[in-house]
Amino acid sequence: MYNMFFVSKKVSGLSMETLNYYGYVLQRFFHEIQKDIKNIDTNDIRYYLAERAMRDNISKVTQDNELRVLKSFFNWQQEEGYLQHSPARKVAKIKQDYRIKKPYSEIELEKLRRETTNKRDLAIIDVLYSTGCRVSEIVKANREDIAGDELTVYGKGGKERVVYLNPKAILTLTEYINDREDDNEALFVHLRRPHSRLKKEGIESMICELGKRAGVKKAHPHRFRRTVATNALNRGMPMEEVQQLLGHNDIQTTSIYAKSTQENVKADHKKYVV
DNA sequence: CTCACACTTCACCAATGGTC
DNA sequence: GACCATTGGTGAAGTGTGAG
Repeated sequence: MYNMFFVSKKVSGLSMETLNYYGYVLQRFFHEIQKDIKNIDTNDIRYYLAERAMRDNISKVTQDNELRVLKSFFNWQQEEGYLQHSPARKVAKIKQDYRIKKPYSEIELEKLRRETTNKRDLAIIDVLYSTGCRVSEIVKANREDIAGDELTVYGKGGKERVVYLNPKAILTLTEYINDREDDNEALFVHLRRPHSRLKKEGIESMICELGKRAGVKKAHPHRFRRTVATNALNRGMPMEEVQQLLGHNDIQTTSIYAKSTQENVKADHKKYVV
């Protein structure tokens, strides 16, 4: 029955990584509950999540993620007729706290830039900051995707879009590329031979390391994206354009950044004005 | 040979993105 | 806007490369 669930989910198009996560969550749940599937009730699920939150100190986001997996599993059992009722159906979604995530300040950005030790890392920072791309998009990018101040990137689902480089990014990127001696088509490659394509984890650890050295807390690539969005909205760029720039399918996603911009104004007002 | 470095992989957790 | 899929982030351990 377990296997049928995974097979069925696989057929419905879930990726292997998602299924691995499902497997991990379910295994943990059943190991702890020690009950037959038919005897599990709604309170078992509630209790399990509460227990895990207290003992393992997992966040609400994680609790909700695990609840979703359990729902997916038990609701499937019901739909297939293995269970009369899905015990997970009635468990309410776990409400999240809203957190303000800060963009980089100008000073933090400059500190990061100054800590770089080679042309590649500087170019990566400038490209991230001028385009607001996802790391995965930068990783997939090739040299030939650059045309003047335009960079064509491939977002989720292979969707293509054009992002724009500012003069600083064009300069540092050109310097980096002219300096290279390999013939890899990738836009960014390893510093050492055989100079293969840099992966997302490589960029992440590099940014993280720069953050430590520069004394910039919580430095990671995605924060550049947030910074671009927040700055653009703060400076009055229409939300539709910001949406296009970041490659969001749904403007709802963009409006989240707008909301956080408002929250930042409020927080800063408290801090500096009152 | 060995050691530091620069990633890569793994396992897990957190967050974003998409759809009905 | 509830609900669900997928991507992103992170710390620790692992690995290949090249300098000394």
